[in-house]
Formats: sequence, C-alpha cells, structure tokens
Amino acid sequence: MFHRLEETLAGIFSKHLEKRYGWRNAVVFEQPRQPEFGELALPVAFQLARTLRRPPRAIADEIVREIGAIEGVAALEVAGAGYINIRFDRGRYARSLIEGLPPEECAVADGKIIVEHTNINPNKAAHIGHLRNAVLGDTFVRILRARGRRVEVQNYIDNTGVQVADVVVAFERLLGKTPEEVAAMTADPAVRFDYFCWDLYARISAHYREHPETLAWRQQALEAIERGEGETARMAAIVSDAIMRAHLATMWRLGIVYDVLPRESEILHLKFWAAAFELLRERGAIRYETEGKNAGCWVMPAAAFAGDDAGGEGGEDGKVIVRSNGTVTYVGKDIAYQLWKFGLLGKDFHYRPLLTYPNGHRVWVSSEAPGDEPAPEFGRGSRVYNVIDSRQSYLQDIVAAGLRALGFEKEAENSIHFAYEMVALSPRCAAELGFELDAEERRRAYVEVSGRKGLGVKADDLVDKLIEKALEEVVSRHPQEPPEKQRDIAAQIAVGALRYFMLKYTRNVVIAFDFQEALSFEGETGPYVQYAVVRARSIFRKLAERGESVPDYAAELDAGALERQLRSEDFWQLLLTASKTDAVLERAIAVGEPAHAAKYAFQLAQAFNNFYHEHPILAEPDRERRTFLLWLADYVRAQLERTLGVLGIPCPEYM
RNA sequence: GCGCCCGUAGCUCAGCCGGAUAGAGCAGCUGGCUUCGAACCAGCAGGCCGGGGGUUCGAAUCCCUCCGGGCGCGCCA
Repeated sequence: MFHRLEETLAGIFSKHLEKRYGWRNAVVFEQPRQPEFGELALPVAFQLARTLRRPPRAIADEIVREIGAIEGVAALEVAGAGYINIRFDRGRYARSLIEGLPPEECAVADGKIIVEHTNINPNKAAHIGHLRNAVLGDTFVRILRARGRRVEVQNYIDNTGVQVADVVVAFERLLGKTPEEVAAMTADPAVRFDYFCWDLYARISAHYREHPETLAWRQQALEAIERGEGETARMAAIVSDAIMRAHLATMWRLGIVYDVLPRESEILHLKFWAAAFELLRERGAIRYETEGKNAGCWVMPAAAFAGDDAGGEGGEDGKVIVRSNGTVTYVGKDIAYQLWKFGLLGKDFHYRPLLTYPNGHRVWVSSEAPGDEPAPEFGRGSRVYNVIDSRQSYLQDIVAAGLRALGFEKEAENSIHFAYEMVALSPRCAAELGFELDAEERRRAYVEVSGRKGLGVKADDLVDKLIEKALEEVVSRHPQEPPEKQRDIAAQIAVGALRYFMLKYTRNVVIAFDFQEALSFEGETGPYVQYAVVRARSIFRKLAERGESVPDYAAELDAGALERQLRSEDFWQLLLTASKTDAVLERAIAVGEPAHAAKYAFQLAQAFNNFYHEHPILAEPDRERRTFLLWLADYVRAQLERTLGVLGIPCPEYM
C-alpha cells in the first residue's frame, strides 16, 4: 500500500514539477526519522533553489499552493528551511488496507531473470560459506518472485573439476577402492558419504603437499574425467552424483530448491565451448599470440576488461582463454555458460528430471541425450544474477567483458555479479573445532575456511546443533507435546535462526563465524521474529477458545472509526511500518540487498512486540477500539508472515 | 604495483541514490510475569561516524589523500 501511494505521489509531483519548473530529475521522497514530520518528505525545493535563484522556503510554499489537494493526502506542509512534508489521510489509508487492493498490474519488464547460486563443488559436504551463498541467492529469488518477477534458479555443478578429481584420486590411490565399492558406500546408510569425502579431501591434499610428485595423479584423473570414459570417469560420476544429492538434501532442510542443474560434463560433451570459441574468434574478442610469454595461446586482450588506462606491467598480457596445449581455461567455459544463459550460444542442453522435492517441486539436470519427458525451457534469460563470492570478481569481470567484446553490450550490462564476502571463522570458533592456530592466526579477527585443510563448519552440523538447542527450549516450554511435533518445531526455529543469521549482515562484510552468535535465539534473530508471529496468532486462538469469531472488519470499521483510532501515534506508526513491505522489497531488489528485507522483518516484529505488550486486546472494553486492535494485530501478523515467507523462514505453530 | 571490500557505542553490525536530533542487537546496570506466551517489554549508560583536505545552503553518506585491516590480480579451478 505504502509503495503504491508513494509511486502515485511521485507521479503527481513529477508531472507538476516538470510542467512548472522544467524539472526532469526523478522525484525521490525520503521517510523522515521524526514521525511529527509526516510520512514522506520532499526536499526538492533545495535543489530547485539553485537554478531558480530563490529561497527554498518560498519555492516549497509555491509548490504546495499550486499543486492543490491530492487524494489520500491529508496535508502538505512546508517545514524547516524548505521541506515539503506529506501527511497521509490515516482513515482512508487504513480503509483501503481493509478493503484490499486490486492486483497490481505488473509494470515490471517482462523476460526471465536467472539467478544462479549455491554452485558447490560436488566433492565434499557443504559448509557455512556455501550456506551464505545459498541463503542469499534463495532469499533474493523469493523477493523477486514476491514482487512479480519471473525467475529461474540454476545451480551449476562442476562435476569434472580438480576438486572432484582429487577425491577420486584419493579413493583410487589412497584407499584402493573400485567404483563398485564406492557406489556401495554411497548406498550404505551407515556411511555419511559427504562427510567421509570431507576428510578424504583433506587427506589427499595433505598427501600432495608432502609428496608433490604425486600431483601427476591429479592430472591423469582430470584428463580421464574430461574424456568421460573408463574406471576413473565412472568413479567421478558416482562421487559427484552422490555429493550433489547430499547438497540438495542439505539445502532442502533450509527450504532451498532449484529449477535446473547445468553440469560441467554436459558443457564439455555437448561442445558448448567449441561454439563459444567460434564466436569469440570470429568477432575478434580473442587473438592468437605468436610471441611473448603467452605464445601459442588464445588470449583476451587486457584492454577488454581492465579499463582504458590498463597500462600496467602485468595487465598488458591479457587473460589466457585457450592454453598452448589447446585446452580451455575455466573462465572460457564460464563465458560459454554465460552465453547459454542469455540464449546467445546457439546450443542447448538436454534435460531429465533429477528428483521431486517433498513439496512437489521438480528439479531438472542437464543430460547429453534427450530424455523421455519434454523439459521446460531453461536459459534464455534477460537478466542474470551470479551469486558468487567476491573473491571471484576478477573472473566475473572477464566474463562480462567477453560478452561485451562479442557485441552483446546489453547482456554484459545485465550480467550481475551478486557478490558477497566470505564466511570466515573467529579464532575462538577455530579453536573450538580443535584446530591449532599459530600466533599470527590468533591475532587476526578471523581465519579463512579451508576445504583442503578440512577447516570449516559443516552446514548439516550447524543445522543439527541449532535443532538440538531449539529442542531443549521447546521441550522445557511444551513438555506435553508429542516428541515428533517438538522436533518439527525445533527444526523450524533452527531454520529461522540460521537463515536470519546469514541475512542480517549486508553482502559486503566478512562474517567472522562464531557459534555463540549463530546459536542465539534472542534479540535480533530469526526466532525473535517467529515469536512475534506466534504471539499474534495466540490472540486469535484465545479468541476462538472463548467462542468468539473474528469480527467483520470491513463492516465494523469505517473510515471514521479508523481515523479516530489512528489518532494514536503508536497505532499509526505500527500500521504504517506494516504496510511498507512491498516498498522494502522493491528497495531490496533495486540495491540487491536481501539484508534489507531481514532488517525490516525484525523492525516490524519489534514494533509489534511493543504494541502487544502495551495493549491487552481481548481485555479492551470499548467495542470499536477492540475491533480495531484486533484488525491491527491481524494485519501486522499477515504482513509479518508474508515477510518471513519471503525470507524463507517458517512460522511455527507454537514455540 | 594495480583492483575490490571493510573501518560508526566495550563487542557484532544497520544507516551510505547528500537532508531535520547518528540507530539496533549483544554485553553491563535498573525495573516489569494472578492479564492475549518473559525466546518479551520499558529505562539508564555508552559516539572526534579511522585521520586530514575538498564539493555543498547542508557530509557518516559524494570526491581526493593518508593510515589500519582483509581479499583478489596464473596456460589452478
């Protein structure tokens, strides 16, 4: 509601200012900190003052006088040195909230948005860094969808890379396992396969460090896997497939699902790279070096991605895309994949359904040959968000530059690196995990997670810990409830705590992970917000227990009654905050910051908790007021539930 | 050397498309459960917004510069 009124007002002011003063800039309102200044403020008179060479106050007066009465607005006031403060008509505003709004016509540009996230190497269990990626990506997807965008979720599986090769080498050379034996392990419920590989990966990494000559094993395995034939390739498929499924299961615990899983193996075997290479070569985006240190390679000139003044010593050489031995680098494959996402490659995968989630959603995986079932159309996006940590920004720049060099300016512009900083471990956390830190590491604010060292917090371990802790609370508060139910509630609280924890930080700060903070259920946390919803619901449960039905708000509360009740500033501010959900979500999309939605949920919960505490609703003797309070509580509850849904945080029945 | 990120209360962080008195949470102290649930609420205390310069009627916010910390910059993925 707030969002729509704001847009309407922006339209009215924009039209007036353009006609009267030739003002062509966007009309941007601010929301004053002090409630006494109204709901929206417009500082445009300050900007006009310069060109008009008149005092801002006089201009503001003039605008207010000339623009006249506006529907839904109670008053326009000039304040301070020249602000135009806007006060909504409270009764009317609330009334339209009760009546509900006709559905918004989607003013959003059509076309599909692709969000790629998670992208975990399928060679070991997921850790908390991966969780940040997946939660950020999934929440952004939910925000986009809540605001009417069409979105496709991709999770790229690098099933032929070095990391998989390393684990395969470990199985073959360190453990002497056959593909059949490994397959048996993946089917054995007693073996936690992704955890097993976590340790195994650390082992083979240590082995390489101690015996560098054995690195040849990796190269051999890599080549075998890329060819896709033989024992080693078979082993790689078994390992990566099992781990991929483990990752899907881990993410499902947090409510995270995907639409399609494009795999590296298909990118190779369906010759995506060959098609991309032809394009790049034809259009001169890469060139063959005949001398210098990159002799024999196909190279993207530095000028393409490093800016105009890229005269530095190192930058002049450009970025190798095809090695002198004829193989393509990682970034080259990435360019091909990015082209496919926009439908620019002239090639497509085949697909087959991989699995159906318990909620009925189906995820598809790329395949070399056509499947039995017709697949939905994937790819062909108009905008692509790559959720990848900020350490990859250099490579992401090169991918975008590749598109630009091919003449796909618009697509390069719509290739968005949705970057975030890493999740590291606080020194205390690393110590708790049993890792020895040297003096230097202990001095630091945080220690980097390292899969090769096996240093990190596994995602499932963290979720388990959260459930265990939540369960203690649930059991102590609701000892009579059946154990399965208690556990289910505890799991919902755990998900709430974890997702909120990952979302409360903005994307560009490093999270120094600490169990004490992550396991907190008090203060600015997911459970705090969930608790507000549970309390709100309990009012209505109590109402029903007393044999009363929910009043017919629309019949009992006319604009006059609403106006009377909303003279209370507390009620008005709560209602206003609750009505800002869509405005907040749009803002979160515009700046690409899911944290805004999380912060909003917390603020609304906080406002509600205050209200809840101060105003016993069911005990209210005055009928109009009681009905109003019920409506307000109901409206806030609905908005909170919706926001939690967007954050992927479940609302438990009780807690 | 070049590029990106961070520096705001004891700690962890919001606020940064310039705007009116800089906000939360945690920790600390004080008070509040016979009421719709205390995973809560209220209050107190806590700030040269890293330093300096500039732009502006106005700077935590934009520009420059310096300092401190982190991450990148391979024919690795």
